[in-house]
Amino acid sequence: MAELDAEDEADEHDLPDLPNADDYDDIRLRAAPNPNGPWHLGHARMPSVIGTYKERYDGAFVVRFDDTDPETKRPDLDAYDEILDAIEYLGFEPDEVIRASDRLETYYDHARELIDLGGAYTCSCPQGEFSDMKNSGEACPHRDKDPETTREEFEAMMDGEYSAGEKVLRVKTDIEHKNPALRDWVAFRMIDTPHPREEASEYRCWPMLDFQSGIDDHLTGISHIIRGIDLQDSAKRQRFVYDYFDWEYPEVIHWGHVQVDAYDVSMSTSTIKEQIEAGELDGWDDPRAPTLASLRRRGIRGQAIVDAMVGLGTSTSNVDLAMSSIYANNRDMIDEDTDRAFLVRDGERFVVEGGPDAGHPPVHPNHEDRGERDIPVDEAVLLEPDDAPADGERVWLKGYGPVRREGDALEFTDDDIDVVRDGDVDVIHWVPADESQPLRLRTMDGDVSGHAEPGITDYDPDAMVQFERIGFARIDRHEDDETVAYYAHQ
RNA sequence: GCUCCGAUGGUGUAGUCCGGCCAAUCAUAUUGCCCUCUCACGGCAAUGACCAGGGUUCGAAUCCCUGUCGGAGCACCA
Repeated sequence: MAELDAEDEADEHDLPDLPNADDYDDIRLRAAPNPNGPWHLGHARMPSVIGTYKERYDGAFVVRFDDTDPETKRPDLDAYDEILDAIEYLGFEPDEVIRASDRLETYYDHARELIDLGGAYTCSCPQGEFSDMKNSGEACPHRDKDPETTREEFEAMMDGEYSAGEKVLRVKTDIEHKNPALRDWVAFRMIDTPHPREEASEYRCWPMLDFQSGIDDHLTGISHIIRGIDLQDSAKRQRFVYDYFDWEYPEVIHWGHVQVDAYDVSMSTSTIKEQIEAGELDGWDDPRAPTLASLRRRGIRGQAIVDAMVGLGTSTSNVDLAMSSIYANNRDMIDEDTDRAFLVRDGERFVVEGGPDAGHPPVHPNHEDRGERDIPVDEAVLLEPDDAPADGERVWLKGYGPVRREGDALEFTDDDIDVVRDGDVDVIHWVPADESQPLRLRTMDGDVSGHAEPGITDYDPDAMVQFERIGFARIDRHEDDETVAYYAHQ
């Protein structure tokens, strides 16, 4: 029975089981973002995966803002909430939200304890000199100072009595460790720039990621850490601290980098920020930006992203995410519910002679019960240049009927729909020339101008429509002179 | 230079721990056909992969070795 259940479980989930999950009473996972800007698409992977695990193991989802560098990776005060919004957009609700910059005293307490255990020493070696000694396996002269001296100097660090670069606290690991990356790493350093959060603005002695994160993971009861391969050595470094404190290190999963196709722009917070400042992008939700805010505005459901991210699994090799998989997920979720509409780009005007005064295409081809649209045809229509028939040729205006081009006019013919079924006549979309609604479609490749059928103004902002033969789009707003929509995907 | 890690079709993934059920799963992509008053949805079909070479074995995607390629760390960034 248990075996059967286990097999069913495995079939239902794309992600592998968490390692040694049975050894933990509570499965607790954390996302530890640096709030230095809104999230791009790649950031969605962590909440997608740990949120999925949380649901599967009935665990906890902790968001911990690792905002311990007020200078080089200076936090953006808006980003804290923007990141929480992004997580909500993806469909998850964190069980706990904490900020490292609120917890300095906790890190200090543990540093004191570590010093007393003989596991750390203050060091004033210039960076380069220490690096040289370390790389040749030599201890620096500060390594053997007694804990009392270190305590005094660390207290002075905490009191802000040193400037940046003058003093650090190092964890005493193994100066001859075969992996140079693990030798006596820095736990605390001085930063002159005040933290942007008022609550933390007085602190000058800041922990490095490996110390802060290691302490917090233990204190918050994290059972499984998921992080990138760039942090492969972190666990090894932190284990030295865990050993001093006699703590058990959580399970760790390392995954590779994600690259996303379909974007020309860089998937980097700082690069996007620069492009916005330079005016190359309108903002974080510019349709050309590879950000979650952008996808959201384009009408991509968070779940479509989550499913794609979960599908990537957690392997240590680098992976390429195909946007088409997000689009396929999204299309699958919205197609049945999304009304159809006509949009003609770069419309070419043709007078219509002899036909009825309106066209009535269905609201949704698979659901007759949803009714049909009513699109007036006064005297002329707009067609996309590529669709316009050659002189003498016929085309079927969808929901209206067959016409034959005669010069600049389209003459209604009495052809039966069989001419379409036989493949002789193409079905195309159209809009009335004079009563249509100007519409700007914002796409990844720039804005496209066109005219939509008049009924488009009935849709509230945030509604999705499928512009037939063009693709799905989200109605963003109706302005005085035009409607603005964001293109999602085909 | 030192230390780690990885390699299944265009993309992602299953299988690798415990070798045979794998002439390799599923999804996506592309192409073709069917359906259709959309180039959507749906249906059908096709395309396409175990990095290379040795070894162990009756048998290797799976175990071992070497090589190749790729990634990461050796920061007072996260």
